[in-house]
Amino acid sequence: MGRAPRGDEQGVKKGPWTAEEDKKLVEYIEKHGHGNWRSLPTSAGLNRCGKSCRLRWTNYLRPDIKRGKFSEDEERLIIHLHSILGNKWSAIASRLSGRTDNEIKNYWNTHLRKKLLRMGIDPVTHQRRTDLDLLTISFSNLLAAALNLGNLTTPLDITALGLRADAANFARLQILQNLTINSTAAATTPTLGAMNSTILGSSSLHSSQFSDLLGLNREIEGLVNGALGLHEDQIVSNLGFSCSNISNILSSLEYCGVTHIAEQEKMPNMINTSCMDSGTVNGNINGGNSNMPVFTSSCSIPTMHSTPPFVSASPDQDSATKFQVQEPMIDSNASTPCEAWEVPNVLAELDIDLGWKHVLEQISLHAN
DNA sequence: AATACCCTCAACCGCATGCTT
DNA sequence: CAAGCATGCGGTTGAGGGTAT
Repeated sequence: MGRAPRGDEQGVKKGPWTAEEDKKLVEYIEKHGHGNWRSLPTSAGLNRCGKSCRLRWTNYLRPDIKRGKFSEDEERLIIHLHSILGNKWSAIASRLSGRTDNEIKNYWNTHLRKKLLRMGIDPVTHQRRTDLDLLTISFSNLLAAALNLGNLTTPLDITALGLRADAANFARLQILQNLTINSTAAATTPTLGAMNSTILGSSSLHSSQFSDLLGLNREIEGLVNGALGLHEDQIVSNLGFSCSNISNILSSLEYCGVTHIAEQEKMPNMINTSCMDSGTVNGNINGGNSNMPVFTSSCSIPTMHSTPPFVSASPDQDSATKFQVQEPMIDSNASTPCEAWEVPNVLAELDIDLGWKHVLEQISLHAN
């Protein structure tokens, strides 16, 4: 164990390097090698400490440094190595030619960490995130946001909902209900234009609210993806709709200068009795509150391939389309689309999709 | 156009490690 | 063996650029 580090050298420059300093450092090292870093600054005529020179050289000026974006292979390798080595950035860097530990560390913290979170993977343990408490918090927040938007008035103990994905869809459903509650322009077919018309009718929406919801939605996706044990290229993602399309919708809203007509009565509660049961299923999950609509076991969620065809292409959506899908379990004889959602316990099934198509169809139907 | 906010990443800081004296 | 020294490492910071309001 060495002694404690000295105090900072007196009067040495700190902060960003200038081109002239870089030139001096490169020329000196090319000619003499770096040798003793402590004495290098004096020899090279630099008013820097040796440590600063070493960092500048190893992280930026070294000729063998590879610059530019990380490739997908590099990303995969970093994630793999991190799962084995943890935050041993120098060890990871030694296995990626041309990349520095600092660069990898930064890339991890700014990109890969978030990417894993979106996939429902804990970036520390590299295990799937299945923390129901977190999920509960997310749902609670989501529902609180829905409450703020509109007409949900009954508190919900989401913990009691054993079916997480059902709960996720319920939350989304409720939000969409509120999005469309004021709609006067609805279409019979769920085209993007129709949805634009529907959602644009809302007088109570602000982009900041959308932003909040999208953030929460992302959280939920990560957690649900983790809970379902999906692989990276099987990510169930609604971002294709929720981000890009809502962004588009918001843009359209700006562009069209839509006028709002508040006519709440025109939009019946879309969570109707064909799809919901008042607290009779799942062990009286809402504590016997008869006002609280609850998903029943026969009213599960749409399947993967029911993702709306009008969803615009996005990386996330591309990921979703890679998902190996099964045949839809849609009952063509069902009297309502809602009744056709005959999917058993969603957590027991990987054929789970948090897509929005049926929700959107319901909106269109009820808006008519 | 101005301001606020967010994100990225180069650079810094403090501590650990290993070699030398 | 202990102190001194050089270097490595990982966490953190903050300037600057981009985007949103």
